[in-house]
Amino acid sequence: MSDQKRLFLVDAYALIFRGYYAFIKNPRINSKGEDTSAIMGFMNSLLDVIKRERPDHLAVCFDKGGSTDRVEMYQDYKANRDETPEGIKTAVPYIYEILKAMHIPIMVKEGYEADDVIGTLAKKAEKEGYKTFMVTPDKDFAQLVSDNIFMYRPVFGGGYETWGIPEVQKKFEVTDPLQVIDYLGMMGDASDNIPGLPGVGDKTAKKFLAQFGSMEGLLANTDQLKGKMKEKVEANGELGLLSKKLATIMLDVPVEFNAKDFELDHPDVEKVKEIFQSLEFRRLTDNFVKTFSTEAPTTNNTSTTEAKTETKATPKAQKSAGAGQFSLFGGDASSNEETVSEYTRKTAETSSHFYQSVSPGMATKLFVKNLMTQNSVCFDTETTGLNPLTAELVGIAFSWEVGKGFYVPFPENKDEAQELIEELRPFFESETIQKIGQNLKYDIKILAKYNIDVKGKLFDTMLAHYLINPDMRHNMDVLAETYLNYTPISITELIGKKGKNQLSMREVPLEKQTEYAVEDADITLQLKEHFEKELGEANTQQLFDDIELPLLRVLADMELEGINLDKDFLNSLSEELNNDISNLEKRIYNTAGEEFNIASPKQLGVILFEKLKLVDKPKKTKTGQYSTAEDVLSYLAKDHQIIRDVLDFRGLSKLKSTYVDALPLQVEDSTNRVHTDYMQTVAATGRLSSNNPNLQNIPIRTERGRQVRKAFVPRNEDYTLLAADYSQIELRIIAALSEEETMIEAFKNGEDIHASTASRVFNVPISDVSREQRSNAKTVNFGIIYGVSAFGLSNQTDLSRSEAKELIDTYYETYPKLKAYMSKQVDFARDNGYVQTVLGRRRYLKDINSRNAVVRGAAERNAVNAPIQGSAADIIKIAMINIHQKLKASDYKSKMLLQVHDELVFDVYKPELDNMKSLIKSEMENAYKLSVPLDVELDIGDNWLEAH
DNA sequence: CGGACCACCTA
DNA sequence: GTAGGTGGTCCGG
Repeated sequence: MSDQKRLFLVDAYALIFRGYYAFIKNPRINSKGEDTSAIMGFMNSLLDVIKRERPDHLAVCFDKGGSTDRVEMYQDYKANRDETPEGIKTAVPYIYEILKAMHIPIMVKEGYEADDVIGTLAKKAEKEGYKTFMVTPDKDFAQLVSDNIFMYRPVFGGGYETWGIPEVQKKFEVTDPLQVIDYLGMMGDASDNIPGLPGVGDKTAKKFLAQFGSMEGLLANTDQLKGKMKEKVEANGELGLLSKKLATIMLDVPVEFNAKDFELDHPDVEKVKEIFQSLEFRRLTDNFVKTFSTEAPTTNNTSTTEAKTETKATPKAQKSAGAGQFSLFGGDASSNEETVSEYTRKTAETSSHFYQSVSPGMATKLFVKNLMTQNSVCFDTETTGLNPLTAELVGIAFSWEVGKGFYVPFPENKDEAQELIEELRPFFESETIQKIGQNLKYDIKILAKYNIDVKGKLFDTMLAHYLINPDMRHNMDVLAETYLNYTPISITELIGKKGKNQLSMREVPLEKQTEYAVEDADITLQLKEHFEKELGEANTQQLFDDIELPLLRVLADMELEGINLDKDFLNSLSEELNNDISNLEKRIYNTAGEEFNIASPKQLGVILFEKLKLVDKPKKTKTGQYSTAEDVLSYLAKDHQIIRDVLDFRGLSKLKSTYVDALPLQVEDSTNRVHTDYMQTVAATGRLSSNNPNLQNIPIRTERGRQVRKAFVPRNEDYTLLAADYSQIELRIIAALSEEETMIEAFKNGEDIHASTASRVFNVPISDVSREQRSNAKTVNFGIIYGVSAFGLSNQTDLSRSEAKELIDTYYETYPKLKAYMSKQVDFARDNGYVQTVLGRRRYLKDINSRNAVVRGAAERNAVNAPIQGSAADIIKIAMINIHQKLKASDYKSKMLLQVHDELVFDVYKPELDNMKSLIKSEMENAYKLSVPLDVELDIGDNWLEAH
């Protein structure tokens, strides 16, 4: 290790951009609606560098006002760049503030780019005997690398690589780092808008450098080139030289290197903490405090003589050598504790893990005994697949202490597996031990197949996070990385990519199963501790305890129950459709004069608009194709049979492929029923979603489509299907929340709400409302819920834009409180960054104060819609929980099968029909008390179509 | 074979 | 204009 002084120069914007885009799919939004991705990304990198390297000299360099020299040279310099994203612009002042509080010098020079500042400083520092590390992902810096100047480059997936001369020689295939300038000049750089030589990319540039050594060398020897390349290079010599100049980092910026100014001082920890907390950086705050208030380790990781690629040291790397050295229980546990703390002290941010598998027999009995003494345990089942109806248990992991856990492997033999689970039954069925898990619905369904009923209080980390931040994704890997800064073993690492050669969990060696499974339980336990507090802060504990957790068990039951499907009926429907589709096909091919793929919008567009020229100026999609969307085509339908045929073809094909043919394939062999999977954590408003198959979008609007519903039938002839629908629930909610008396009265009097609205806005007696007036009123009523615009309304009706606008204005005059309510929601969102439902379910709207009117408009519509849609979701969830509870309590044979947002479908045992009718209607209508009565319509039938 | 894009099904 | 899911084509690794 050299004791030479080291200077770190951080390329601020490059790291800010990198941080911002790293979170782009999953931006960090705090409760004030601020996008803090860029700040967090940058601070993570900076702290990481400081922690790893403990530099004694450091500065952060910013651009200011761009490079005036380069713009003089080349007008278009960086002209291609998209405007800086808002999330980055707002981040910069915060970062300045944080850097000041950290006592880190900031280097900016008006009219120079950070590259130039860093380059100049690096060269000056080199003269004074420093080793300089340029912290940047930008490969342009490679031109500055020397014996004493290195690139310190973050790599994707974590960690850094150091580029010295050998690395640069290898990466760019050059002998001297200065040739990187020639390389960039030849190849160009789209993001900096350096033009480069036309037709020259990475490969050709490297070839030229090997052959001619430099741009000038190339231009002087173009006679050695041939063909098109010769012409192009000769014609663009000037451009090449200019590009080279643009790519050259300037070394004459008027900045001084005074070592004293760059010394890394101790930060104002309190100040930084304060800023971090105001930004709601919980983990970063901890991390920061840990880094700066403990004794810093003295080792330096970077070898300054030989550059090496480093990989990020995850806590995993620090695992104990083997679980065997620790025994399961009793006194030994304390020695574990000692080891842990000893270890923790040594490395500050790592934690060691004690994961152990439990052998059959006595060890298992002892383990269960210990398990039963706990108050709260996290568990995670490992199975042979993702379908709970067919998957078998491979093992169960348990953890009740951070960093520690046990794995109980399951035998393949079914009887033996059942014997083992019986030993664990007292735990799962204990009312007093809390069970923690990630996506417990899955584990509960698996255990139900082993006849285990999971009882007691639950805590599902996925559900908790859904309430804390509904817009994010909630899988464990994301949560672990976000909240624990931890990357779990990936499942593909264990069993391979899906498809060919994928292993079953059963085939994974026991040690690996243990590591993986217990890690999941351990992480979930840690996440629980994290989320527990946040639920309280978001005021959403009650929603968690009283709605989402109980609902999880309801959904598990519904999914296990499945629904009966008449396959034969669908098969005959498929034949009919086949016939009709091929007839349409023939007619279309005939008119088109050739055969083509009608299902390909690309091919269809060419036929309709180029060959048949049905329109003068065809509409294009954003990707430049002809648009053949439904609304475009139906416009032409009245004039062209082929258009009508195409639309029919599409409708029927969709029907056939998505429903008629797909549904029978989804029937589960073991139960002969269809089992959908309800997703409880995907819809940002609080609704459920359904997949595999989606039973929430079975056709109903067209005669042809709704036939599919005939295929959903009762369990057997002793049963009947019952569908219970909330009538106009969303309109009732908006009427109640806005306290709009006219509308409330209409609902109280049981009026036809759309006719009532029409009567008022068109000023005619309710008995004289025409069909068209009612229809337009209905459209506006729905439009209100979605956040209307005159544009949208006129698109959906026969009204012109101005007529639509007038209708909306009259509507607001008729229902003034409704309008006031909508503005109130938007204002609330602006002030608080979120809106909420009747039960306090929040939706955060980060764009509500955006300067971009389109973006802001969308957020404003969300502010109106989310509380309405979400409250309706809350209400039906309450009804489901209560109904489920009553069905269970009285041991009814009737079962709740499906939920379709405002409708519940039941398999009703005929002798229970009267009881069911009143129970369901009453529970649904009384699920939540509003100033508007809720109304539920019931229908029964021998299939889902009849029950409607 | 996975992802982007289009089209179309529901409340 | 809100909220979802699925299937088809097409393109690129």
